Amino acid sequence: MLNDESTNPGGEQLRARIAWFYYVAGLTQQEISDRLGIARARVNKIAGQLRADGSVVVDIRLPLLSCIKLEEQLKQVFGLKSVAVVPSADDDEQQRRMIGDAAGALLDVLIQDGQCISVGWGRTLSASIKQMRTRQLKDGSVVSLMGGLTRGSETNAFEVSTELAKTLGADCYYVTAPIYCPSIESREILLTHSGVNEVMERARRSDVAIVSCGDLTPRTKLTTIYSVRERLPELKDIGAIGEILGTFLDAQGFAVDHPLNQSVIAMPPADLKAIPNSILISGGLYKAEIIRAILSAGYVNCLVTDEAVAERLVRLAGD
Amino acid sequence: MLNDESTNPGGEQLRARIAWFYYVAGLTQQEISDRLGIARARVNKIAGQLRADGSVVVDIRLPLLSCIKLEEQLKQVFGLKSVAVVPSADDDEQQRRMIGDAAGALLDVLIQDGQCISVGWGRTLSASIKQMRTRQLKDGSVVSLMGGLTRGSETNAFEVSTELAKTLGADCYYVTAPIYCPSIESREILLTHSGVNEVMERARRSDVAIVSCGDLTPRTKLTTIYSVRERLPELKDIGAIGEILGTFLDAQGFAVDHPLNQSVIAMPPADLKAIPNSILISGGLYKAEIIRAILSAGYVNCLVTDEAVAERLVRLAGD
DNA sequence: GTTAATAAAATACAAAAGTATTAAACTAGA
DNA sequence: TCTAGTTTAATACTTTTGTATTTTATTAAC
Repeated sequence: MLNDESTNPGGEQLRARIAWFYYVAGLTQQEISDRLGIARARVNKIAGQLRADGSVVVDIRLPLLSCIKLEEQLKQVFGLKSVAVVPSADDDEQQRRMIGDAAGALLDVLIQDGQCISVGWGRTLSASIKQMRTRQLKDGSVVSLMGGLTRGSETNAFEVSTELAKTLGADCYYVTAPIYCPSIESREILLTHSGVNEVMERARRSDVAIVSCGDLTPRTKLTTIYSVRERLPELKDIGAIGEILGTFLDAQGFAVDHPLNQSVIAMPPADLKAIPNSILISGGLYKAEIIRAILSAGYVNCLVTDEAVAERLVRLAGD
Repeated sequence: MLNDESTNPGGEQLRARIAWFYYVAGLTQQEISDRLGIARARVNKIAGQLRADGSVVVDIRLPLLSCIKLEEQLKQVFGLKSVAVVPSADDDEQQRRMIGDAAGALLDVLIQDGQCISVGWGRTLSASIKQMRTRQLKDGSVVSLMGGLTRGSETNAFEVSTELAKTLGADCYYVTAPIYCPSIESREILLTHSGVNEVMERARRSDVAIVSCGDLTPRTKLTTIYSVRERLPELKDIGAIGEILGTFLDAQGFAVDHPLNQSVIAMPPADLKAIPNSILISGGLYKAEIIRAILSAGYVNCLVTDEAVAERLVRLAGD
């Protein structure tokens, strides 16, 4: 019936129509496929994608008292400006979706016209950015906080920065370098050339920094890089418990003395302290340690995490 | 596990947790019932309610080109300030859900601190208000535009105003009278007494008016009232095609000369013209006629409707 | 024009959601 | 303490959803 205009243009109009019918009107997938004259399997696939890619966003308008309480406690204990706590899930991807949902909402209000937003990378940040509302930031810019992976993926530095810039309608500056250099010397060469230093300087002057962190288990993306994985035992030996911006930290939040930390191409964590709004977005109980280290060191002033982590952070704070 | 605190308090915390797990994390209802230690059927029921009562709101972030085009055309043709067009559905309830979704979003940005919001009633308005975000309006007030039904229902004047006032965190003023008086004389008595006049005067000075409209078929709530239903033939005979604020209009948008129009307790449609923002929220092709009449008369300056109606309005405008 | 590659439709089936019914637990009032 | 009324759990069953497989169009390159 409405096929000429609705099903064809780029598939985008079809997606929009399915979004309305399925998520707002509540039609069954069968009804939608009948009306639009396409296979039900296709409706099913698209309906799934819409949620995953952030085209359909859900907003929970019921406060969870236990989470609100933890938010207040964390603000107090670590002197944070803003904290969001979401329920815990035992599956990592589910957890990322919930944290991303809350982080997206937080960033929506935090980011203003004329600001420069610096951003790390990882699956959690990728999920958060997908939940943000698209807008046209006046004089906004996005700048990468760290080098990327050679091998492309959705969660790579370039993709995450690009996605964020697109969402905000802002220009994007990339750290065109690998996250770890093969040697300390090659790092020097890269920094002095190729404009990497200029971009890092720009990141240092950003208004909002969005970062995640990793522990030393294979659950963290960074540890899947070969050059990191093979040195995990060394790192653990000298007291490292995780990383932020590719820099490995000990339990007090200090960078450990290790070649990897000397060869990393990223803003040093300590420089985050100079940025007005620095948000750590990270959840999962196995990351509680490194999150605690980062908060103790005062690298960030905003936090988005899950209930179980928040509980442990509050409990350990008594020590 | 988390039962003490999460399942008990008023059921509200349980609802919040289900909302997160089901709509954000994407757990199955079985997984949620296991984790929370309650029956799956209960999770199923609550998950359904959450959508229906506006605790979980979905936001479609894909523009429908055909609808945007119609919005622009309608603005032009009828000189409207703001128009929202959503896809059409053949089921009335689905249609109301979609229109309510769009209307809620429009009202969210339109309503400001310090404003007085006047509101009619009906199923469409009820659905719209449920989609609005709850907030604490500074010095805001809500006032009813018309009398209610004796028999209570979710879509009655008192319920709709109350709900809106609660959502906005505002005071509420009711028109404590039936929508139609048994006689013209009793109307006079009611108006001069019982503060109804004062409330109507307040409505006249409101900043935003939210209204719906009805046609003369049984699909419209108003026509199910006995006193209206039995006089439908008369109304049709003298050219009435529908109503706004309980006042029956002809195709040009003028109030018809009929006892019902003399006994109605509501603000006259013409007074809407003096209100800075007046929003007509109504969809369904069978209402196209009356919507057209209202727009032609210039009673409102904002419109939320569906695609099929919008198309017809634009097409008929050529005549 | 033929062919490989891709996308969509058709089909079938297992998992999950929705719904009704009955049994059990709980609550408020006598 | 009992009883009527209400809420929740347990169960069974139907519809809808998610997914894999095969077949049929469509497209692009040769």
